[in-house]
This record gives sequence, C-alpha cells and structure tokens, in this order.
Amino acid sequence: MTSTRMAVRRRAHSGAVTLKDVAERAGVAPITVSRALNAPDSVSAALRAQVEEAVSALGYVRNQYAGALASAASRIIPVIVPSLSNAVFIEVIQGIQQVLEEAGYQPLLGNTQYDLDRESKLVATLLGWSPAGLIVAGMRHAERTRTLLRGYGRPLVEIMELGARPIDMNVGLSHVRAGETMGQHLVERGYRQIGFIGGRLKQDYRAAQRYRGLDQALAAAGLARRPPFEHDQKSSAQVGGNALMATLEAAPELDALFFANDDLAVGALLRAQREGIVVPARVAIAGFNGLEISALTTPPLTTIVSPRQQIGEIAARKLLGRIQGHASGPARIDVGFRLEVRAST
Amino acid sequence: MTSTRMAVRRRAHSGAVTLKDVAERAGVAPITVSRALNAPDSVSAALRAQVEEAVSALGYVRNQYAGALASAASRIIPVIVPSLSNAVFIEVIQGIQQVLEEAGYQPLLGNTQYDLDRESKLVATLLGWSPAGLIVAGMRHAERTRTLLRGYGRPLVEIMELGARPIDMNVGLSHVRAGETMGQHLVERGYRQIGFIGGRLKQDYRAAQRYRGLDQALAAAGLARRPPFEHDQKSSAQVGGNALMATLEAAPELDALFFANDDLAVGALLRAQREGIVVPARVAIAGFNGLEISALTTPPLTTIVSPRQQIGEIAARKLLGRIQGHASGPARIDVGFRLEVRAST
DNA sequence: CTGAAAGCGCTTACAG
DNA sequence: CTGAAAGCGCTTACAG
Repeated sequence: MTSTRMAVRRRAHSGAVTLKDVAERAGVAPITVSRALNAPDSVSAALRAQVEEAVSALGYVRNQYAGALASAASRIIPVIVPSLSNAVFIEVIQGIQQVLEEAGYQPLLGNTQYDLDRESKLVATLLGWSPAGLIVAGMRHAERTRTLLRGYGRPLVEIMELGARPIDMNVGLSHVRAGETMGQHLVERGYRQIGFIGGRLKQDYRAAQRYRGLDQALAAAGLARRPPFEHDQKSSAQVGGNALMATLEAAPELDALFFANDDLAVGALLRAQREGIVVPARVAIAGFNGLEISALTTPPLTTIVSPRQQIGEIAARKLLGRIQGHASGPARIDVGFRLEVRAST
Repeated sequence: MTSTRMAVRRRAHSGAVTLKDVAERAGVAPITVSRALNAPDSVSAALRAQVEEAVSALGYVRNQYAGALASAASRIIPVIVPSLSNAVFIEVIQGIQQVLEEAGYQPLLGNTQYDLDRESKLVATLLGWSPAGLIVAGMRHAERTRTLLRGYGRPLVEIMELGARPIDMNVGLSHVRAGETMGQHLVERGYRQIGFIGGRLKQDYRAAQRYRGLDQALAAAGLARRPPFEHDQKSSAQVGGNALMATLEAAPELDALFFANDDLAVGALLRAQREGIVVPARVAIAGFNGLEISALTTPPLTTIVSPRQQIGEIAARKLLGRIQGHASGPARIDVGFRLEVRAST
C-alpha cells in the first residue's frame, strides 16, 4: 500500500494582509498595487481608486522588510550617540528626527555608552539594516568601525566635533576653541587662579578638548596651569555641587572654575547658594552648552552656547541631500558657538 | 537576421557580502552558514570554525530584511512617545533601551507630538516592521489606532498612566491619585488658596488628571476650587517662571501653587528667588516628577517622584516575557509614586 | 498604463 | 550534522 502524500510546505507567514490580497480584491495585478502606492501618478485614476478602497477595506500595511529587500533600499538612518542621559544628545536627536521624519526616514537609535567596542558592534549590526546613510557622534572610532563605515560606502555624517579627517561629512564645532574662548574670557575678567572640573575625561574626550583650550589660554596669558579636577561620575547637578565643594577645599586659592558642562556648573551654582559661597566674588563659575536653565539661576551662568538641535538638523539635511543625490555644500560644517557672558563670572 | 538575446535581468543588489558568499568561501551550503550563525551548537565545531573564518574574512553582515522576511519575526520594538523634549520620556526610553538591547531587540522611536492622528499614522507605519511587540505611552488613542493595535495581536504595553481597559498590558501610575496626594499635603500644611498651573492640558491629559486629583482634594477639604491657570507653551523653566508672575498678578490671594511638572516648578522657584518672592512664606510651590534638580534649589522643591526609568524597564521586561512566551505576572502594574516633602511647601 | 516573471537574501520544513 | 528546494512579500526590469 503506497500512500500519495502532497508535500505541504508551510512557512512562518505572519497572517498579515499582503499586496496580493489587496490586488485580488481590487482585481488587478500585485505590481499595480505596488505602483498605486509608491507612484500613484503612474496608475490610472480608476485603478488607483480601486486599490485605495481595497487597501483601507483590508487594512493593508506595507511589509517594510519585503520592500527593502526587493529594492535594496531602506529608509532607515542609524543615529549613534554615546549617551542618552545627556540633554545635549537628546536635543541633537530631536533635530535629526524632525528632519528625517518629514522626509519619510526612520532614525534607529544606537547608544555606545562611551565605549568604542560597543560602537563597533553597534555599527556592524546597524549596517545590516542597509541604511541609506548614518549619523555618528564623534570622530574617534575603533579601527574596525572605521573600516566598516568606509567599506559601506553610503553617506555618513560625524557630528558634535570638528576633525581634520572626517570619514565622509562632518558637522560640529571646535571644542578646543570653545575652551580657549572661555579661558580668554576668564583671564580678561581678571581671574588668575583658574581651574577646570570634569568627569571621565578619557571617555568624554570633547570635554578634555575644552580643557585643552582653556589650558592654552592660560599658558598664553602666563597664568598658572593645572591638571583638571577630575571626578569619576556621570555629569549631574548633584555631582557638580559636590565637585565644587571638594575642589575649593583641595585648592582654596582658585578664583574661577570652568566646568565641563552646564549640568555640573548649574549644580555648582545652586550648591554655592546653599552654602553661602558668593559667586563670582569668592569664585567665578562658568559652564558649557547653554542649557536653558543656565540663564535662570542666581546669578545666571556664564556659558558657551552650542547649537545642539541645529547640529542635528544640519547633519540630517546634509545626509538627505547626499542620499537624494543632489550636492549639499561643503563636506565639513563648523556650526560655531557663542560665549554668553552673564553674572557668574 | 535574427539575433539571439540573453535576457539579462539585473536587480538592485546592494553589492554587499551575502550568506552565499560566505558559504562558498567556507565550502558549505548557505543554510549551514545560517545555522552556524544562529544556532552554533547545531553545527560541528569544524564547520563552525570554517564559517567563522569566512565571515570575518569577508566582513559579512547579516541582512536584517532578508532574515526578518524569511522568518516573519523581527527584533524591532516600536516605542511611541508624545514628546522628546520632556526629560520624563527620555528616562523612560533609557530604561526601555537598556532592557531591550541586552536581549538583542532594537527600539524604533516614534514621536506623536501629542497628536492622536500622527500616532495613528505612526502605528500603521511601524506595524510594517512586523514588530515583536510595541510600547506606547498613554491610553488615549484614536479608534483607528486601537483597531490596528488590537488587530495586530502581538504583545503591547501602554505606559505612564493606569487605565481600566488596557488594550493588552499596562504599566504606570495613577495621576489622579498623585494630584490628590499633593492636594492633601498642601491642605494639611495649612494652605487655603491653592491653584494649579499647567500648559496644553487637553493634550497633556495626564497633567489634567493631576489637576483633577488636586481639585478632588480641595473639594473634600471644603476649600475654594479654581480652574487651572493654563498657558499655551511647552513646559520649561522659563515658562514656569513667567507663569508664576502672571498667576500671582491675576490671583494674588493664592498661597500655594501646584505646577503640572518640575520643569515649570523649578523655573518658578528660580524666578521667585530673583524677584524676591519668598517661598513658601508668600506662596508655596510644588511640582511633579522628581527631577534631580528639584532637590537642589533654594528652597528645595516639594514634588511627587515618579519612577520613570523603572516604568521603561518594567514595560520592556513584561513585553519580552510575553514575546519569549513565558508568563510575566499581572497585565497591569501600578508602579506608584512618592510624595517628597521639602522646604518649598 | 498594466502585467508576468524573476529575484532580493535570508530561513523553514523536509529529507537523509 | 548537513543540504536542496521552496517560500517570505515585495520591486525591478522587461514587454506589450
């Protein structure tokens, strides 16, 4: 007794409504549905209407994987940042998101946690999404990351800082010059014992660049140079307040403090107030970023304003420009910064 | 004269290294490479080594689209929030990201900008990624969104607030009770003319719920009830300061103000200080969220601490639990809140 | 303007 | 443990 068996091959099949279902209902070929959806003008009004009816009747949702696989093009743009707990990157991401979304692209967030090995793995994974382009914070990468990105060959923007050798495009500002500018300001104001406070400067190397700029300014003015007063915690107002107290105890001769960022500096300012330390009479305090709250403290904080959201917007626009094939200006854009002198110095 | 033409069909082809390339180099079938990568134990050590060599020699990166299409399973988890300019959602996202990433899932960020129509479109688009599950902030949705989500049938967590009828799972806290708790606190402290300040309460309906809770507490205490003092701007410290001044001018009889969130309340506190308005002697100030900085102002701010990052973590864990098929406790989790009484009231 | 065929790069379901 | 075949749901490249 032989039994005839039909080879019934079953596949995962999501059970979702497909193009084919829509096509059947509309009485057209699947490709026509595809056209009606992707290039409505290339289809007659009558068919377009039938397709639209079928799409909404069936609740059709395009399968992004099938589309991207078939066309070898995706609207994914990975955005790789070192941290999400820093307001700065959030604002950059906001700028990016706004621009990308309008153009129908999806940002895919990657968080390296200031770890270049993690970055490398992230990049490898994210390239599997055949992204139309990428945005990466920072210009320091593992060699392997660099190789991957170069080999990938699609548009890439490195953001936040400026570098001599971008892999492709570059949008940011010079943190060394920002630090130098603040240093010159403090010197001009007459401060003579100037210190820098920051955390994890090996990882947050842009903060280290600001320190370097400050140091150059101090050297140029013939003033005492000091290593940074470094702590080992994530920046926060609380940490800034503690750092202020610790530093003034360790080096009471200081008459001005440049904090690595406004989170720290605002915290220092609030702490000074609680402790009765008069700013700037006892010690001047300065920050970096230009967070909104820095203008509202008593005294308001002298800081350097960086155009964070704008960095995101410009980077996204440059990327889209290249993706869509039209030239988009120079490969390297210095967005600059602005020294905001307020009463804390 | 007839010419024979080979039908040379060309396709987009990304030019990237594929499984097939790896298989050829390793001298095995593509499916073996797939196995060596996805289930290493199912392949002999020798072949595994050959495959690994080929993968790294060629720099192979898995094509996520092909994989997801073939297996009808993706490791994408859309996370839909109403805003990115609010620190609260950032912290929630951080919690989610941490948990998802460890498990090898990718969050895909959607921003509704407090617009339920946008939300609906976003959900439709994001479902095209065949997500393994979804996380959505809020329990108010357009009917169409609800239909899409119900129809999709995969695990879903609605977060931030608690509702009687979650579509699937629910992780959050009761904003009405939070408002009520603050109201009772202010009443107990002896304040008698208590106002609520917030913006865009139609959209930010969770803030409106806190107002409602406050109003209930005032009613229960037999105190004067007032409509909220509403402005039309995004919450920020600057806006909070302005709202303080405007409200005290409009209603000088007020002796306590409950702000919709800490961004506003901290701004009000800083502004009061600059203007010489003594808190809480002239007017008490309270907030909601428990942002770090609220503890550092002078006076420090009385507020309600919500476990933001925890909401994200719990939501992500519950989702993964369901995705991976093991039960994961109750469908509804009240993460609670904590009244933090400080010197501003 | 419309369609039949082939293919994108994987994984599933069988088979041995 | 390993592999040949089929299929996931789209779009490209032709053809008419």
